[in-house]
Amino acid sequence: MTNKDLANAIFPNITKTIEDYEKMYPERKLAEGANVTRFAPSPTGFMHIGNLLSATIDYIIARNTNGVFFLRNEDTDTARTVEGAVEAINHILKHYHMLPDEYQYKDEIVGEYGPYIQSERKEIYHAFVKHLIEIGRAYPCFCTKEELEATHNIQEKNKLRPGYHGRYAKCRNLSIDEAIEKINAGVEYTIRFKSMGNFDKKFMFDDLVKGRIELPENDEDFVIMKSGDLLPTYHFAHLVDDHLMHTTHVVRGEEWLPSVPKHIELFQAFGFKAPKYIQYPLILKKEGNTVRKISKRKDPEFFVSYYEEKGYPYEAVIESLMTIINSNYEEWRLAHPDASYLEFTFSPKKMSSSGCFYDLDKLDNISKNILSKKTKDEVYDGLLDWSEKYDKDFCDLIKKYADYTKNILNIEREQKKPRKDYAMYSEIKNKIWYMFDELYDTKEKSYEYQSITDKSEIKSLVSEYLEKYYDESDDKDTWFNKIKELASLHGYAKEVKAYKENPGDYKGHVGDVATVLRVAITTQSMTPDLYEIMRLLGKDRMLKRLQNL
RNA sequence: GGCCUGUUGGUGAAGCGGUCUAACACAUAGCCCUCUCAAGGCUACAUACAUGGGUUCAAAUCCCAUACAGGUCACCA
Repeated sequence: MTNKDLANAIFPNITKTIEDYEKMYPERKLAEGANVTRFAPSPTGFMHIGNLLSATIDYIIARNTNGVFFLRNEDTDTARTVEGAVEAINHILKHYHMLPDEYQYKDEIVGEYGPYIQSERKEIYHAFVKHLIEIGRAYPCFCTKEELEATHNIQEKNKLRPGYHGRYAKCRNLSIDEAIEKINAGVEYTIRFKSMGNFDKKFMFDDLVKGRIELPENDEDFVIMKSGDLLPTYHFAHLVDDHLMHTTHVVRGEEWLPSVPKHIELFQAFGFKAPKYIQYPLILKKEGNTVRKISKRKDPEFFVSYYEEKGYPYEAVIESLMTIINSNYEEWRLAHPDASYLEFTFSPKKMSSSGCFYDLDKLDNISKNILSKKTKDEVYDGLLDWSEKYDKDFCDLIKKYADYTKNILNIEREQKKPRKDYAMYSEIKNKIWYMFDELYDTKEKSYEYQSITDKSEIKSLVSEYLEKYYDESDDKDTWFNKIKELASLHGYAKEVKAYKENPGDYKGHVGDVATVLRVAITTQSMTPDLYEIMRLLGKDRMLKRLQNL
């Protein structure tokens, strides 16, 4: 009996060889320097900020080099698959404008290197496993979970390095006859890789972020194919898929660094060239005085969906990630304020090698800047999209008054230094609600008058202003001069300076009067430009609001 | 415990042997501007190079230890 017999006993129906697959998936015809990246999440949970970081790096590398960015669904963990995860991933890539060049969604396959769903690649993996068995680099393992656990405990007790290696790799020494016998008898088994490495020997590995690292060789006979569903483990799927799909750069978190020796040995066993690895540092979170990995249970900002719910424009989230991704990004942005982030050239060397905290304050700042640069139409559209999903009533309202809403959003926008008063769409309603009668009339109001509190004074100021002074056709200077005039007649200083110089001569200053008008009309003591607000509301609506004071 | 990675102010970080009494951005504070706010301008702030040894004429930068933090050691990815 030979290894070939063993391979045939395990995979009697696998007829294609790895050479056949090599032919089916030939080298990509890409220009020199074009990189192939992939975003390969597993649908075992919802996308988190680290996933998005990863996808952004993948995407920018591909776009920078006119390469290929593809999406691969790593669904080999059938037990932990979460319903809706695949849809969520698709939605997020779309939301962030990172559409893959190759992907598979249900029956639709785009790209020549599919299937792009691992559970549909079983036959391919099996051909590769079969090959490994034939050349004597893989074998079936019949150990039960209990047996493995027992060895593990013994190793731990004796302070030995745990794992299935060396003399603890029991099934490694099983004869082919014995193995075939067990298989024919229907005993469950996994397939393990037969390692030739020596843990005490080191080799050099180049990570594009961390640089040259010395790692011990792998000596684990790790599982490459699981029992039961016969799907490959991550390590093996990575080998087969990234080889056949011709991935040039694997972008993944640094938690993968310790398994690099496994991957390298696997690639060597097949004589394949390993891809380049970009293993980025983790996003951490500070809690009191301790630092920990950002967590799905404790940190709402962990999930990518958080940012969409809050209504951050997608560019802002990416922008904030880019500042983490490359240290020279902010400098570049300063020089290219209006360029797309894709015009920036990503360099793994410019990536920090230490874990970082994701700064939500910074995100707010970035987002304010981005929103302030948008046109009223863009902001309106963004607000519409957001409210459609998260505030239907408000959505209907701004749809009903589309042009009016745009004008509100345009207050102090078309100027050199536009207003920056919101970072996310969810904040807007709270800042402009009083501009809509539907909200104004129904809301329980409190008027935040400031320095002038005398009710009759307030009343006479406001009604006199609206009846005698306000004219919709006034320009801004005329408008303000009239308020000064009104103030002066009532004993208030026309200029704040004059008041400050001789406070005893006046009851207050023009600012106090303006505040009275502002509060009477909007209930708020702090608003954007009052002139614009009055123009948008119009005299009639202001008078109506007055009557209800 | 083994292996690996990291450690510059509250945060992201620049720095790659002399130009570091350490840039820039965010946050914070104050002042100016101003009818309020949001901005904008100016200024300040933080006792910032984990610690200890080397190497060197010279170290945040190179080397070695220590400490601390994180990752990893599954038929999970």
